[in-house]
Amino acid sequence: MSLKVYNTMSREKEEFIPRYAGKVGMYVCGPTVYNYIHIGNGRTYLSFDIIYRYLKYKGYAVTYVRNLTDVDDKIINKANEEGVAPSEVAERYSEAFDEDTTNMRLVRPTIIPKATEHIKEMIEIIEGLIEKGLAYVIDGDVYYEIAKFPEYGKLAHRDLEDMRAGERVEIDPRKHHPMDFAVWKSAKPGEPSWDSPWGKGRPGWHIECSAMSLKYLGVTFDIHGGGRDLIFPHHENEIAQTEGYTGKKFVKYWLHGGMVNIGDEKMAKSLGNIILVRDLLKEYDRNVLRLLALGTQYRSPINFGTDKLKESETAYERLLNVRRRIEDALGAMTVTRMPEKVEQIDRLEGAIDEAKKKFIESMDDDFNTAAALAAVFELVKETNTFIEAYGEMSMHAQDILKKADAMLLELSGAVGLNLTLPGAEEVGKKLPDTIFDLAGDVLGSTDNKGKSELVDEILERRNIARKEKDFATADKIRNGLTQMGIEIEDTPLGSRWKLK
RNA sequence: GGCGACGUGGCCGAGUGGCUUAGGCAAUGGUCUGCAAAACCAUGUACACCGGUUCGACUCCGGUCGUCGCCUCCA
Repeated sequence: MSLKVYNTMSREKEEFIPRYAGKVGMYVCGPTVYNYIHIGNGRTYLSFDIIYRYLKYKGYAVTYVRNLTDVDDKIINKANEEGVAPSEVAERYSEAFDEDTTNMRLVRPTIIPKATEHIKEMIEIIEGLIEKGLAYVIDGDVYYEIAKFPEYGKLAHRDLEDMRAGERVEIDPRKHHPMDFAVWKSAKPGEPSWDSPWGKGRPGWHIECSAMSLKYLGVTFDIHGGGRDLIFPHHENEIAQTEGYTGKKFVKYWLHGGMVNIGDEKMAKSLGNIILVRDLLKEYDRNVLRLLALGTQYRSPINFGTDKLKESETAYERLLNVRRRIEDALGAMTVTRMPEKVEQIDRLEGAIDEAKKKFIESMDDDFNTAAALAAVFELVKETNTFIEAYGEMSMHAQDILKKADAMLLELSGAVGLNLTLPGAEEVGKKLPDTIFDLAGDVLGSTDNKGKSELVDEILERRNIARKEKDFATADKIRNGLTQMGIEIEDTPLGSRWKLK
């Protein structure tokens, strides 16, 4: 079982062979902290979170670096708009980024380096580039001379002649070639700046990733990732800088994630259709978001929409439901003196192995999460069927069911889905206070009981009414609970409830 | 203009030269239920169009049409 990844450089799926056996160095371009992240950003980080988790699941020791770009034109512009210091803007949105990614349940990278803390390293590289004749200085600016790097364009697969340089941006006539890019920018008054051999200034956008990846992951590390739109010019320029400086291959595998569209339009400020991660998380569970992302292979674009969220929400419910049913079945009394249903047991055991096999095969194929998810759902179905067909269970049957449950948790966990059922306390917090009124009506008193507990007791009262065929009372109670968003589920084993 | 991606059943979305019932959502039917709801189960013969290769193509090749992305703001 070997992992294959699609390498943007070769445009092919390649067998993944890390530089050092068992260890992976992975660098993902982080955000420029000038605003809250939107779901496009979110998807990219989510994709690499999934990749990271799966690599760990495969047993690799992964060093995961994701930087923060905390000095940049956009940050300066924002600071000027608000009349505050750029560092204040950077700090505010760095914190916000941290909150958002935590709320998305993203694993914290091993290292989160900041650009402003690596100026020295960047200057060192720039000096090296100048020495080698790969960069030139003009009035305190330093430009990379792409004509001196014959392989320029190899990642994006373009020839210099094919590109219409300057078509969308005015060309600086001082540059040797229109496509030459800044590695160091001289500071204008009031801008954040650092001392350098070329006067006060700040780094160009691309140089930070060269400097920080080199520092923390070394020459020729394994995986470099980011959104598709970073292929050119950002990653192309990183290659020119780093390989020009070290004379060695920069990265083994280039991985790029697909974009998020809103409906079928591009998400863009000019279209006013930007959706922020933090806004979305107010309405939808983070697992729902993750499930939505898992439904599409990471390189493909996603046309985002409310309908998709709703679908994912339902699908996520299905996953939680099977765990509820397992929990109930395991909680029920075991029956020892009954013949085992050999056929059912064999079938579920087979399904457990099959699910894991298919899951790994799919993920090994360039992280095909959609297919991997299908494997999980197949196990869900088999588990449900088992529970339905088996009825009362022997110890042995329960053991098999525990295995199925463990596998569901293992596989979903490998891609960061959390199928933990909320505990009574947690649910209680979400219940409205009107539950006390209903409890007062139905039970007579509320004592000092927790909200969750009260719901249990109310439901018990309803079941007594049902047994006595007092359906008027039973329905009244049901209506009361429904109004609070509590969904009742009557099963042969008893009544359950959950908060919608 | 250059480079690239894609066009799968109602929607989303995997996949393969001839056994995948992929999977999810929706829909329909059923089981369960006092009635419901929920839950669970069952059901879909789809691969843009035109040629070609082949014993056989949705899957390979060529062409046509269409959609989309990138070409120094961009995850």
